[in-house]
Amino acid sequence: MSDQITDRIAKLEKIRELGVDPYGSRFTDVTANAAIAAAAEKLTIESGQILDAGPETTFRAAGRVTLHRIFGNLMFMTVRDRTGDLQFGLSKKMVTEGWKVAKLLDLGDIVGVEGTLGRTKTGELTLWCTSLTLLSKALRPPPEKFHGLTDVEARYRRRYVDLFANPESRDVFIKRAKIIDYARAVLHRRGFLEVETPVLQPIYGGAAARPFTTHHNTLDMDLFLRISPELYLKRCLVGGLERVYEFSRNFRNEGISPRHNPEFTLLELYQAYGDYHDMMDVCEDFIAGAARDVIGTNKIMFGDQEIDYTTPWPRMKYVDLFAEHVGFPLTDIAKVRQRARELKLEETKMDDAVVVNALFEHHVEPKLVNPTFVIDYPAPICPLTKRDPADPNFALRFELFINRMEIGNAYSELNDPAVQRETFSNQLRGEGDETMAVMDEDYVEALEYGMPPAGGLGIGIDRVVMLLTGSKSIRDVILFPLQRGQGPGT
RNA sequence: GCCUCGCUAGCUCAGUUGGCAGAGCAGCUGACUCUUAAUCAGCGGGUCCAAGGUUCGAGUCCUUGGCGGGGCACCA
Repeated sequence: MSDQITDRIAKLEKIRELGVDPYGSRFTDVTANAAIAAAAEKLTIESGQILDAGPETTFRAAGRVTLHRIFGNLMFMTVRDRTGDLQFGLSKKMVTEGWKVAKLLDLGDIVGVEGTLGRTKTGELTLWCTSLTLLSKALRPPPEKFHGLTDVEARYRRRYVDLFANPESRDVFIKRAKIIDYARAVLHRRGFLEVETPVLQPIYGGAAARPFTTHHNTLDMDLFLRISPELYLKRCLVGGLERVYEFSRNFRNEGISPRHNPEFTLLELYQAYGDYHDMMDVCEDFIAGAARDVIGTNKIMFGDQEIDYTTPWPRMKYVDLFAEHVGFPLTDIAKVRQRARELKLEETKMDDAVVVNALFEHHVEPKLVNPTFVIDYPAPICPLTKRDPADPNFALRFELFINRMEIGNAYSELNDPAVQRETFSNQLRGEGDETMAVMDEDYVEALEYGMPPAGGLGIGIDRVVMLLTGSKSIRDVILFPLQRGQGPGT
């Protein structure tokens, strides 16, 4: 055990000897630091002045001590709450009872105070305390006051420390919550209903991904953690709920990267009687709106790259982007396969459409920096999408790209049960052993009852938060990202 | 799974050619009633990720392993 912890335990015992509980309880009528600062803005306070106590000038406040400066019988401390930092002042004269406890305070302790506003000789807004209550003694020291906690592993494993030590980290998660609130507001305005569908699924579907498996003991039944809520949400359309959405935690048993976490959040929504054009409108409303209203600008830096969220966003055909950036039409399969061989792809194991899409990912996607809708995908890689009536080789699907990342994926939903049954049966080669085309007989039966034509959309919420907060890693926008070696089996 | 970089005090980091383990912050003691990364004086603090190996001698070199970052593969 470190000396610092030993010292703090000794102080805790001294505090108990003073008859004070070092782990306090309910502390009522607290005004947030930011609100206290806002209230002070309305008052005239001279430097060096402490105002007379009164309902406009006296506040109760609480938070964690992040800095302190002690001058014999005078103490300043910087106290942090969820809204920001505020300086508290304590003098032995003003807090006669609390002074003994104040001298035993450490950085990281959580305190509650009552005090009166004033300014120091240097003009700093200060809450001059008339009482001090220790609400929680910290036994472990906080990170270094200037650099905070910078060790990446420590920030993920002990996020609670990161959150109180690094305000910019806390701000990311506050913004994440506001972005999600904003999405809900957009959808409610459009008449959508929030629903919840199974995480434990007997058949996984709705995406191309390897699932996590688990087992229900009493039913003696193998189950999958969902890779997508899609097939259940579309059952809701059959049932007549017509406009539904879900913030879906999805689980995919695949690699981890700065853009991939094994569990991640997808906003998925379905709108009966609409199509994928309506879904483009929703994307723009949500993401450009959140940039404007949550972040406060439509031009946001991501690293060195400025991204312009100003709408409308370009809507480019897949076939045209392919020809432009690859250099020949996607229908020229000989050239497509030739190029794939040059890129050392195992093209002989892939169907044509899979090779085409591999070239698209290699040549086109890296060019898509500002928000771009790529529309009308080759039909064979779209098993859940309605075919274009004008050209059944293409499907009415778009993907939204921002900063080279796929952010959204949307279809005019396939609602012909016969076509759906057929696409479930035609497994594509080159898409891995376990693709989205797992036959879900109950889902096809649902379509046979009649599903209205609909637009459907999935948006990667973690990635949207990354973009809007300038976070380089998905782990910086997930509170507790998966880390190796924490369980009893390790 | 593969490649690569990293792991030194509570935190942030130095550590030369293989030759006594260092600094700042934090902590402890003392001074100090207007500081704000407070200041000044003094003091304490190490499983150098782990285990082997080479060597008279390893934080440093070698091997294996652990954990993490980045890249590839997979994928959204």
